[in-house]
Amino acid sequence: MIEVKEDVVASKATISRLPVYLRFLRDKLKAGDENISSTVLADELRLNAVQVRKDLSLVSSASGRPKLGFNLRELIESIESFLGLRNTHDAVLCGVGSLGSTLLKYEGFKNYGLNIVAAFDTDAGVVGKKINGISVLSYDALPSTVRRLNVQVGILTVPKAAAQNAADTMAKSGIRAIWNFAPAHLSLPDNVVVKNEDLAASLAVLSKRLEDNLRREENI
Amino acid sequence: MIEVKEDVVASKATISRLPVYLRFLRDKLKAGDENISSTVLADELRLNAVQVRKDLSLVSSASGRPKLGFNLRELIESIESFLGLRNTHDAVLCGVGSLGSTLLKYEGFKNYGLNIVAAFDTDAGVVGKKINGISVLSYDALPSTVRRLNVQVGILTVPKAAAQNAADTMAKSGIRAIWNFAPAHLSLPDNVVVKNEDLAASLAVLSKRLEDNLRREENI
DNA sequence: TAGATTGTTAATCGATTAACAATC
DNA sequence: TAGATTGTTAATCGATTAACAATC
Repeated sequence: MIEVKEDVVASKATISRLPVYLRFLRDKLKAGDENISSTVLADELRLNAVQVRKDLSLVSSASGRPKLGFNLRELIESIESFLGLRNTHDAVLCGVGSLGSTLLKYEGFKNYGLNIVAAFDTDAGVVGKKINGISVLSYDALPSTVRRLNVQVGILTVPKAAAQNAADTMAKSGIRAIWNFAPAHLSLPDNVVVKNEDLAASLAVLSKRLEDNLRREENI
Repeated sequence: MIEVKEDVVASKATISRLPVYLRFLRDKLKAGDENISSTVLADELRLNAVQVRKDLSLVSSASGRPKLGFNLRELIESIESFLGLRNTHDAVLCGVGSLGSTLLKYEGFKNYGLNIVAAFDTDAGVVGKKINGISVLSYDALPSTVRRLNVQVGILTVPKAAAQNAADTMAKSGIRAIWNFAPAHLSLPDNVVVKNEDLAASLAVLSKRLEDNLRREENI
């Protein structure tokens, strides 16, 4: 039995590395491996081995064994539990445009405990349709649906101009976590967790790193 | 004339905040404002005001003025220049599935200096089509096209199983920066910059924060 | 002038890395 | 046994925040 360290406070940096480990470990397990060493894990992911060991020891009571490394199954289970991926979260999606439809079709979320139960839009053209088995309902029905089903996670894929409004509606209806794909800054009460999926920001970071790389080479 | 501080080394943390500032500042400019103070900026984005001032002073030679704050236009221009957003990067997109198509349709990248010149896929069903004015070519034509047009940025939206292969092809063809939307870990030479757009990782972080929030409330 | 704001220095905080004994 | 690997302690590095004089 794996002991879960749920009350441990992991740093933001650690938490953002855990899903990366998780995917890698799942791949290794699929490939038939039974164990993995922190050194191999670190090398492949271009991280520091001590850092990896610290991260792992933080979330897992399963200790690694010299020469062998860590047991894959134990490690995977520990990370999943720690991140709360073993509890399924019901979610609604608001904004069934191009991106919203893509997310509705994506099957990968199930591996991470996300279960989209309904989608909403203001456009009568899509309301009433089903995408990947998920009904698209009228935006007006969002509050009642969220309350009735006690949904806690909202995925926001509306246009920028509609984002704050939709987020407010979600928050008022009882949504406690918003995954924001709209390129807009949201103001929300502190009890609502927001994760911005900011493509533009991400692109800017990539762009900066590319420029720096190119400049560095010129100077050599 | 705005002096650009291109050789300054900004921390990763700073670089990831800059695009957030940028979007906020652009919104403020659109709303008709001329100046903004670091205190207001910090309050709205829930950051520390000193941190904001440090970030801004790092990238902009335009100094703020007591009582007034910073000039919006100067600030925006400085951040854009610093991040390299004023140089346009040509890009190719590989994998014209649901997500790939969505990205091809997205107009917002132009604000961040990204210009998608061609898309590629192995599926004869989409090859030859145009999406948002961008031609979808056969995957086989990727290397020659990238070389001919001297494209440096690649957007990867293929299925997981095809990701490493496509990334290798991109790298061999001269691509210097890969924006990876495939849920896969890529191994690439050091001279290729990779930015992973890992939805699963992001979801895991959101999930963890939600769980922690709920648990905290229970314990009160 | 009074008060808001900037910009800088010093202190604190947190995360990463180096060193190394313990273990299989 | 020899060597790979773990896990922990201490040192380093980097980022954030507190304090405050200078400025408009």
